[in-house]
Amino acid sequence: MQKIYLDCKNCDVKAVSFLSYCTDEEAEIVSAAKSCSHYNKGQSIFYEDNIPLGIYCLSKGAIKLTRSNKDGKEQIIRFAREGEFLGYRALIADEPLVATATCIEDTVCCFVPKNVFLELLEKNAQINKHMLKSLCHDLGIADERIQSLAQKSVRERLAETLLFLQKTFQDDKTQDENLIAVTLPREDIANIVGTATETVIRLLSEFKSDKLIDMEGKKIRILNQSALERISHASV
Amino acid sequence: MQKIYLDCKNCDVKAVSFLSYCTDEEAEIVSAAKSCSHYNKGQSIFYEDNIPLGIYCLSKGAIKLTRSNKDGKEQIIRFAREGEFLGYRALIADEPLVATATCIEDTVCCFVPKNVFLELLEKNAQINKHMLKSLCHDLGIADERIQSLAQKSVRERLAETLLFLQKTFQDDKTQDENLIAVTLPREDIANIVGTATETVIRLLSEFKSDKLIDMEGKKIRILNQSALERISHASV
DNA sequence: GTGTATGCATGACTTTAATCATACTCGGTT
DNA sequence: AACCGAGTATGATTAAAGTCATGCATACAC
Repeated sequence: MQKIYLDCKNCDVKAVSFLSYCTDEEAEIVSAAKSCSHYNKGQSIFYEDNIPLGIYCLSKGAIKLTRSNKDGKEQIIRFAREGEFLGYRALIADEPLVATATCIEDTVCCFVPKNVFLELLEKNAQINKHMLKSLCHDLGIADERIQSLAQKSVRERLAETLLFLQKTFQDDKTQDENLIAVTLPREDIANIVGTATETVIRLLSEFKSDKLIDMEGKKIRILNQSALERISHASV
Repeated sequence: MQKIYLDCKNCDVKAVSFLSYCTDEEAEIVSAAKSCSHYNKGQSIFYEDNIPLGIYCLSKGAIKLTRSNKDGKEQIIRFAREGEFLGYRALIADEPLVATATCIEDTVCCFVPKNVFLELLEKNAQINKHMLKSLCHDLGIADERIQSLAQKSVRERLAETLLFLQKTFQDDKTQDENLIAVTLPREDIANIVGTATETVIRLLSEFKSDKLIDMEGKKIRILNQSALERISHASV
């Protein structure tokens, strides 16, 4: 982790983050109070069970939010990308953090102290509305996830996960919409699906020999999206 | 379903619902706009995929929120009891409903139209804050649920579910805190745990012969809470 | 180059839980 | 009382996925 300087008023992710709803004056306050850091791939920004001291705003990179069990096996709860926040759920609920945030790419992330964020949330109705809506959306996603884990087979969930990763990690530069533009080890994929690493490897091999996907280096290419959709929705 | 009349200003669940944050004037507006109905056990209040037209406030009874798969097998996403709301997630996110609400007891439920609720949410900062906090809390619970489904065995999840039901359906009158004060068929329990009905029946028999629980008519009594907690937390 | 670590791949085997089939039990009806 | 149906219970069998073991490929260090 390495401290760097970023100005909120000219932040390049302002458009997608809550800062876009700030007045210049508010952005000034946030800018003065925040601290930005660079994290390497693999480093964690915060840890499960800790008390949140503020929120984090991703200005570059990608992170995974995970919860670990007693054997150290982690479950990936969700991902966050440029422009998204972390830690606000725990902060607003006034509860400890329920997940650990770990960078899956080199990441730049700004920390905004609790009181500055909470005040902004109270004063600025637009930000408030944005957060409220975003939380409702996320809760809907979580509900779908609960059903998926409870009712779908591993095979169905893997197909679903591949399509999710394709959508979430679209390569902005190449516009190559069938390539999953992130390299996750098989273990991470297993930790999204909620299965063993070997099972993911086996099923990916199957998908490959069925010409549904292909490997390009460490990345996965979707060859037959509609077939994967069919598999993913076989039972639900 | 049968229409009845209830006055928000004197509503007996006002203390636990968002109405407690209303001014008298606001309560008057809600009162005038809302409609209350009685639903029998088994009836549904709204359905998955429908567009929400307002929110529902439970003033008596209990409901389950479910999502069904293609075979009609349902997954119980969560429960709601007196004083809780339904449908606001979809309304605020401006999305279709993701679950069906079905009464598991005879229920009295008030409907508040979309525009009245959204205006209240915008005008009354306390209500807004309450909703925001409650959403954050629910999202944390959903995250824990995701981990549980992904990493715990059925046996662990059943133990967890029994403890959850005990806490959620505390009998207010008898103060008998070890009795699960709701009668859910085994099938519903299976639809919380995310397993087959037969598996639940088998495991409950096991728990019973291990003296962890006992049956009292159709209700379940927790005999050894700490043992169930140990089972529930064996891996996570 | 060689050695070594890490992740990927595959086989063999075990465990868990689903499915299918068949009774049993209890409450309500006729 | 006899009957019925829904929910509960239990056994037998099958299917799905986890675990353990081993080998291979690639990347990196020295």
